[in-house]
Amino acid sequence: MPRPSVEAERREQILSAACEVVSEIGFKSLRIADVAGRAGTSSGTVHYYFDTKTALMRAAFEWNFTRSLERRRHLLEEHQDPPQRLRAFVESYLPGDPETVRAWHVWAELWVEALHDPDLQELNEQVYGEWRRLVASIVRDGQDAGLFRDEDPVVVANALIGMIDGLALQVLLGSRSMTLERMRAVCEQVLRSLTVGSSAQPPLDGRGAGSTAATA
Amino acid sequence: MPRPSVEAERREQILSAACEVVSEIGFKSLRIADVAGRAGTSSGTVHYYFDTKTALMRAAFEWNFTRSLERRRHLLEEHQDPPQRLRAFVESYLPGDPETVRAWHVWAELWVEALHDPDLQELNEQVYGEWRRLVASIVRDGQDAGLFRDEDPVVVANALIGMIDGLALQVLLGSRSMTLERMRAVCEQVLRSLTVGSSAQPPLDGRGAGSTAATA
DNA sequence: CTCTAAGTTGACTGGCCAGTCAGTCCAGAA
DNA sequence: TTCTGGACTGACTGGCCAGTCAACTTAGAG
Repeated sequence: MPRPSVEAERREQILSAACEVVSEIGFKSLRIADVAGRAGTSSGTVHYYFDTKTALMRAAFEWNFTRSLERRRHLLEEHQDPPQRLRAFVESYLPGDPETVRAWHVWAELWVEALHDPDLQELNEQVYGEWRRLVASIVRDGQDAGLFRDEDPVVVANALIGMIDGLALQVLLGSRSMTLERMRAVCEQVLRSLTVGSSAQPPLDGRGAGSTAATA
Repeated sequence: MPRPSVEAERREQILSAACEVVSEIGFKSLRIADVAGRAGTSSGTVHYYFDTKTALMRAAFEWNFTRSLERRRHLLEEHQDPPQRLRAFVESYLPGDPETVRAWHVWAELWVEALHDPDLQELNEQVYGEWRRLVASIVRDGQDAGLFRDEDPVVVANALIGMIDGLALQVLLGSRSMTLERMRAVCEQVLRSLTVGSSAQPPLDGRGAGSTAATA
């Protein structure tokens, strides 16, 4: 056998490049040649590893997801305390640093592609399920430890994740009404309201410090 | 002067067709000929009214929005009571009937297009701002009437709208974890927790409604 | 009736790009 | 050293489609 296989490495290069390009110009405008250029290779090579553009994109979406999970694995070790753990996860999803922004862009493109593609819907289902299960289990742990209010964890997870998705989208769109800072404030407010006996914002008194931030 | 102008009518036909096609196959796959066919006219006519595909899409996005507003205007008259009004609005945004689903599809396409198009970002900003202002004012009215808990209305509006966007997306994607019914349930849970003295969940005790609102 | 111009048509073109392919390169096996 | 086959290249092609355009239709003005 000839050269040692460079397949894994090359695939990774290409997928990474594909995500960058998608994030920058969108799936619609993406040309194979762009990806090749970004990956420092030729369009022929891209086709050597991925039969069709569709296959490439599907792989890129998957790669984007596993990558996101990996980048967050350490959070589970760093934070044992459920409230801290949840907060750390939510914080890590705020579209702040370039890498997270890029991942969100790719994610958004996946959503819209998936609206007309059952395969991608399945991918979304897996990913979303995983994320939802994680959040729900953290909530459950927190409740068992008496640290979170006793709402239905699945409802809480759904509501929280939905909110993050919706807010992130607006932040990514450069909304003046929903900036990164404001998103963070809203998330913190919500997280605070989840915890038992959190000081800042007695549920009944209205305009606490928490809300203000978001307001701004 | 020749024939009476049919411009307004024809434009409307085309925009409506464009929204239908976008909803069905997505912006990326949309061909001018598809729109023309759907509108019962020719591709030449589409170009007669809209110089470029981009111009057509921008107009379609705008049309989709004003249309959504119009379809909801009656809700303001039908419901004076803030909690009812808010509930009616939220209910009307659930992706249930085909028309609402179509509007959501178009909206999702706009989002992703806008990620790479400042003009569309501006459009999103206007629309999102309008919707956010409406929700916040309903919340404020409800608080003045002593019917809603005294959270910052802007935070509540942002959290609620973000949540609706994120959940709707999952419903549109045909998620098994997030069906229309489950979305409705989550929304109702959140709305309930917003109101003062709603039975279900006493505010200060762990399972309080107050916090839930935001929580969810 | 004639003239005018808005409105409409669909064949056509020019550019773009996914995917193909014939050929090159090269690491290691024999 | 030769041979093998995986890896890689980039010119090329075939199909697609936005946008153009020359020709036509029609409704009202004069």
